[in-house]
Amino acid sequence: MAASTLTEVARLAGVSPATASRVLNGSARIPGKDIADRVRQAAESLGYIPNAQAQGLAKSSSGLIGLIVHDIADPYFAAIARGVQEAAREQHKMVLLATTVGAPDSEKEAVAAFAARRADSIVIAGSRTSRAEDLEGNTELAAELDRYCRNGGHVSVIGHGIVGAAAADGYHVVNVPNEELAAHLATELATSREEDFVIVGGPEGLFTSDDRIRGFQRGLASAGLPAADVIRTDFTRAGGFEAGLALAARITASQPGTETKRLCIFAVNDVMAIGAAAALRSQGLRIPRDAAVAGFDDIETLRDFRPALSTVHLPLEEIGRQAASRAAGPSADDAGSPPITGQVILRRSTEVAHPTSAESVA
Amino acid sequence: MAASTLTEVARLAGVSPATASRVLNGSARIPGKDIADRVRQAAESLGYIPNAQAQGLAKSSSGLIGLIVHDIADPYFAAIARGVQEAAREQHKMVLLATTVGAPDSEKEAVAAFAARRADSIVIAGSRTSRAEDLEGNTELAAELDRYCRNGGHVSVIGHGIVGAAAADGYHVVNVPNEELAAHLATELATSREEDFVIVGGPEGLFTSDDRIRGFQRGLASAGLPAADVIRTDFTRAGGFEAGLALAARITASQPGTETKRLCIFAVNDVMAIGAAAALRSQGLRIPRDAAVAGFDDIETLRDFRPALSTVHLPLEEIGRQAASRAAGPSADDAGSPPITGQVILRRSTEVAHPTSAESVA
DNA sequence: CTGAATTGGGAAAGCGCATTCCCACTGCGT
DNA sequence: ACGCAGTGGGAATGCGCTTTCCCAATTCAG
Repeated sequence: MAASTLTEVARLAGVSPATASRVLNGSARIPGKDIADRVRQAAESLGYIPNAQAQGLAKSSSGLIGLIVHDIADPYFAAIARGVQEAAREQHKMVLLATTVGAPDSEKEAVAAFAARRADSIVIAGSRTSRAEDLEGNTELAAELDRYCRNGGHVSVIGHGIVGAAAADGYHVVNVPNEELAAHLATELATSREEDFVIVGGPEGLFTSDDRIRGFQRGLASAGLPAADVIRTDFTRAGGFEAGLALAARITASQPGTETKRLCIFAVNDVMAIGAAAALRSQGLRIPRDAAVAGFDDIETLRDFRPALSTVHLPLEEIGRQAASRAAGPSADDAGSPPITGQVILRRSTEVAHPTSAESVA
Repeated sequence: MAASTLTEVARLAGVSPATASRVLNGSARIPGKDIADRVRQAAESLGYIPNAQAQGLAKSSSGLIGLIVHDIADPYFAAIARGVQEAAREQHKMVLLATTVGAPDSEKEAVAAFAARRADSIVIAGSRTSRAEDLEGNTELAAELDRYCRNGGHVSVIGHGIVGAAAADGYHVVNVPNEELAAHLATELATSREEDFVIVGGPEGLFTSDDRIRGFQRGLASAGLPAADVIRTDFTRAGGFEAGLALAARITASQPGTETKRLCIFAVNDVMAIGAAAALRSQGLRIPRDAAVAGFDDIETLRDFRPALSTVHLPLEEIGRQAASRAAGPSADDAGSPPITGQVILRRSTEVAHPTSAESVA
């Protein structure tokens, strides 16, 4: 027994398919009360479930919203996904998920798949890149998106526009003030301290990473401090760990008596910061005693990470929600949603050393 | 300019739509090489993207696999989602996401929505419940699933079958040996210790929770120990925290000199364990010195949680993958995938007190 | 060299629904 | 009492694609 169709319902109710369609879906014309009840009852007794594919085909819209992330199990993306999901629920749409590992060509594929399914809108999360090796991929991705937009699709990308994407309408960017926030973090961290700053960043060309690095340096500069060293590594926990190992070596090497300043490590995202912290700990170093560490994003995982990590809070869920609704809304109040703002949060990981022993006496 | 259609491609290539369809999709009949090339080229130049809705309508299958979780940002579900996503990619399908907060009626809705979209299969994660207040919802959910299955859908639920679901074919359960593993954990923990055991469980009726509680008690019993107290609370971090607070009070109360055994707390999942640990810490208690804590699941978050939490490792990703492919496969080798197994992992949180001071001397 | 078995392409009938027309029927005004 | 706008339902068309069926052109056996 295949799923029952509208026609069957209509027949059972003794009306035409047209009428049945009108009562079961919000049509402009609402049939008479009595007949409507008959149809509804027939539908109920048949356990009728409208075929969304057919509906979509007929009205060319699918009630689908596509979400592209690097990795759904990454807390950063998971939080955004939650927001998108919420927005989708409000719009009575469903979320179609695609995970790419950040590879533009795989993102392009995802866009094509979404386009094939006639997704009403697409949300792309995950940092954009301007690396040379991604150039071709980016171009293709941009082309695919452009075509999607021209066919009436809506795209909203989180953080930074796609390189080479024309400013088609239906194309939105949810801006995240990475640079400003990083600058702010730097100035906060620079206050009344004497530390050497080091930045643990992602590969060159990753916008999110680059923006945060630039901002942080600017913050330091405005505080009258010299630019920080930058270690380039993977934009992952593993990358952070690796950098952390290198830094640990540097710290222990300079330890002996010499009056070196404490190291303050800024990792451009929280998972990297966690990795770095883990590396330091694995080398017997303690935070914040032997080094300060700060991250960025304020992912949920941080809640139970010790020492409590200083970071920049980003309303991840809200970002996801906004991306999803910005793309969906009939461009409703283009400035309808407030711009994304973050917040520097200083926690224990960057506290100044306890004024114990020597210092407190001195 | 709307997306180009198969017909347009066919016209441009000078063939019939039928032929175009045959070459652009894996049909049984493959047209001649020359003609195929013409078609492919036409498709390429037009940037043709097949309309998946129409395809689905025509062959009544959608290339969609529905995933139902409580909360996509929960690391437990996120890990499963990753597995499902991977399996989906292998099957060249896309994942449709639905988050319910564990409410059966909202799960029912999700199933209906998936059915409407003619999802090829549905994966349901998240503990089943047998609570009285969910009875009605469960029945409806079961009915909905049953209908979905009868219409050719495939369902696989993780952990424990839906209450009241008929054993329709197309209905699979990925079994997780919760009870056995919990028992195993208990015996491991019971070895050469003198501790009071306490179980922090979810609300009564949650199968996952109940199974683990039962298993743990059985393990204790087989080790000749008395049954542990059970604290019922929410199946969340907050629930764990609350219970942790209560336990902290109990510990500090009995602290003074009295020769009380150390408390060993088994939380039925990791997030609850984390909550409990956080609560203890907030009260100035230290793990494992003042109490031992163990969880279940081995979620990724644990990697960076200190003290390292003892737990039972579950191959979450594999579980998700298996659920997705079990449902998809043409029942291929019904025993094709190996049963899920877990592994007790003892870490620092349940170590016996350091044989320092008193004890080592004595 | 002819008839039968293939082969390869096209025509056409849906898949399940939305929607535009179109028609029969009311109720109103003058 | 007649015509008119207005109302409520049905017939038919099309969304874009798959697939069965059919027919012309080959090919091969006898």
